[in-house]
Amino acid sequence: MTEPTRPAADVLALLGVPLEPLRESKGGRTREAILGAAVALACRTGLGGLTVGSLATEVGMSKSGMFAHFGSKEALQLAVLDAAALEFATEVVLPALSAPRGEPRVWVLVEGWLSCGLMRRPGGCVFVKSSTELDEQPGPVRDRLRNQHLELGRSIARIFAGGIREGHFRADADPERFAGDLHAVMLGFYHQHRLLGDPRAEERARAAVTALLDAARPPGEGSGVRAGAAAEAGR
Amino acid sequence: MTEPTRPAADVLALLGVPLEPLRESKGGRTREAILGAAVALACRTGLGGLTVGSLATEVGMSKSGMFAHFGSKEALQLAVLDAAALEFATEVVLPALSAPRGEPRVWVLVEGWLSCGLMRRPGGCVFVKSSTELDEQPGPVRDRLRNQHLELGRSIARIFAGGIREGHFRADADPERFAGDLHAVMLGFYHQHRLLGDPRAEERARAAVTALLDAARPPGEGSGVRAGAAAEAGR
DNA sequence: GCGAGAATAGTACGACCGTTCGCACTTTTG
DNA sequence: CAAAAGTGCGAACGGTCGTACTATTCTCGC
Repeated sequence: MTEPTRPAADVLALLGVPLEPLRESKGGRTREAILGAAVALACRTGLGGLTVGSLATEVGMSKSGMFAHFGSKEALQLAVLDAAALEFATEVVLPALSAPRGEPRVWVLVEGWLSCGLMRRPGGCVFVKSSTELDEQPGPVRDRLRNQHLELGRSIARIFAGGIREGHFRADADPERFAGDLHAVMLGFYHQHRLLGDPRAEERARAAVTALLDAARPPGEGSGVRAGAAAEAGR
Repeated sequence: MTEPTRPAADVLALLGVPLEPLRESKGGRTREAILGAAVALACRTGLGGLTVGSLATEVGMSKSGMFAHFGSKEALQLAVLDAAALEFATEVVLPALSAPRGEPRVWVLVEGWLSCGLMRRPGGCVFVKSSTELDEQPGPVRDRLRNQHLELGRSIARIFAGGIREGHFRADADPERFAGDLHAVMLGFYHQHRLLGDPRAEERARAAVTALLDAARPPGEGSGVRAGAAAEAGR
């Protein structure tokens, strides 16, 4: 995995990803390294289960060294959320935004999301894990996670609305509802894949999305382009 | 909340709920009381966040008193899972099983499930929380949770299959796929309701289930009975 | 009403938690 | 090149974790 070049700032801002100064000093680099390990660790244990001690041993530093970079555990959790959001935005949302508008763009998003959940690092997804952890335990971390989810929902709705303008979907279709439905499909996929270990989870998720899109299609049109080529070209 | 009478043993066994001897001695009663508090606590903190100390203060006993009833934390977690499954089975699944077969039975299940997620004790659902906690951390607790989820899926599939036999749904509809799709809708509902606090979550979940059922209906039939009366009579 | 055994309290333990502080070492800056 | 700032370590703190052992209190069949 090569060092990913940072996408254009305005696009990221559109996705609600805050971009800290990105200092290129010594400390800035190790901070980045710590964050990478922290995201991977949080994927396995959740944001609450992410302990300073385990993170320190993971990166081969002392606990106190962590506090030199992040003042508190809460600040570390916030930084982890932002780093994970940056990753998700660059690897899933941005490729979709550079695909042709309308249904192909939806499919690139779905395929990127699926492969993110499938072949990803062990432990799963920070966002899914911390969503259920924090859902009723108020505080800055919960608020940040909530805002990120809302922003993701808005992005999905925008992508779907583009499909309406292209004529791929009915004019009276509800983009927000589609965003919620798609998110539900992905949650179900995650659950079936991770906990139940069902090998048909991926195929079923695609079928569910297809059903969602079919229901949103203008009357009298068959199943639309599955956009396999577009999905491949998008990454 | 009155003491719920225990349902017929064979029905519970069908749902995969183990039924321990249910001793009526002093210790048996306090064990039941502890389990009730433990389930409520686990709903707020998850199975992993459920600590022996906090549970002890919650029920007004000492930590060592807990270990007299449950030998270890793991045994406590297993007991909590079983108690929660018993609750879910009696309050959601069983009422559905006594509703008229077919689509009305599906709707009683959905309504019970929704109200379970809505007006329930603070903190949410143990199963959702522990699903994401344990999904990749092997052990007896994870196995039990997995089996409970599989059993729930089978129950949903059976209920849907009954709708096929009644002629409410297409003969070539896939009950297992419906079970997965319904679960996904409920997960999405939970997420929208708990984390995002969206007041439209409930209405959207009903719309999603309606879409699921419409897609499964035999061709040439309009939207089926919404079964409002049946849903009310079922509880 | 008494004695056996269950039920619960008390205490102690080692491990790890998040956090702080003081001190070395290195990098950047003037 | 010296000073200032940044970077990381080691030790220690008060707490809480799960668990073990030993007492004490209570219940209940006889």
